[in-house]
Amino acid sequence: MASLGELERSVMTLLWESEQPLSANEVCEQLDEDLAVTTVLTVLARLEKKGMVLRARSSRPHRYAAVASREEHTVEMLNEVLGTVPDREAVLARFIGSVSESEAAALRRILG
Amino acid sequence: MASLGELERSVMTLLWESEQPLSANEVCEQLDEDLAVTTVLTVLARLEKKGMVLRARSSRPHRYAAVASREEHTVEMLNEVLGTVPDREAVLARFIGSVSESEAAALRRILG
DNA sequence: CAGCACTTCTACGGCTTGTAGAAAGTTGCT
DNA sequence: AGCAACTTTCTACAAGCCGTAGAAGTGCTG
Repeated sequence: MASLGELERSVMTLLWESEQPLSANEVCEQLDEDLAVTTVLTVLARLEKKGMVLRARSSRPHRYAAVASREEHTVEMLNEVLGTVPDREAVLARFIGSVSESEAAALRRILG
Repeated sequence: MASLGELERSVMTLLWESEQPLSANEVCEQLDEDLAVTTVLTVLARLEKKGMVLRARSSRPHRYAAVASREEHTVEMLNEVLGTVPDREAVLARFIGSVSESEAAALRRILG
């Protein structure tokens, strides 16, 4: 249920790539598109409501940070997809059959 | 881009689980909800437009079949999710770290 | 050709997303 | 205190997707 629109994803990407929490203005400046700050604020508020962003309301330009890392979030998405089928393993088997040899090697390494 | 609504998913599930292609009426009957046939036809047409369903127009009740198996489709979804990040392997590493031991074993087996 | 079964067309209401102006709130300066 | 600049909230709208289905069209069968 945490699927993202295009702009939402761009904003999340900035937050994921930033060490520090960002203000709406900073997000706005760093976006490629030239958008009104209110647009960015709306998106940030929606992301907050979705539970993907945490907002520090103490400081005056509020600062926003991603709740989960990009990897964590993406793993959640993978599990969501896998949750739509009755047989996860069947899907994983097929998935593994579809990856490149080098990626398969990486997976073997990870699995120890 | 092949994300599905709730009803769309129910219909796809029927098609995936059926050996034979199904007519709109058959789909309609097999659905839990009690919907008008036209509703089902609309959904089938939309699924066809999305490229998920193939329609045989030759026979008179048209017959509908899934283009890809459920596993194939789900693998596509996984790849779509993985395509949103710059580092697939980082996500896969974390994913593997999150699965059960028995599933990890299955993955090792599959990877040979 | 008449009637039935099936399909297409059209439509509407609700929800999500991108977009932003108008209005309200906050803070710091004088 | 009062103003100016900055920031946030509220409200809104258009487009697109999805569930839903009636009305109208098409084609087979007796």
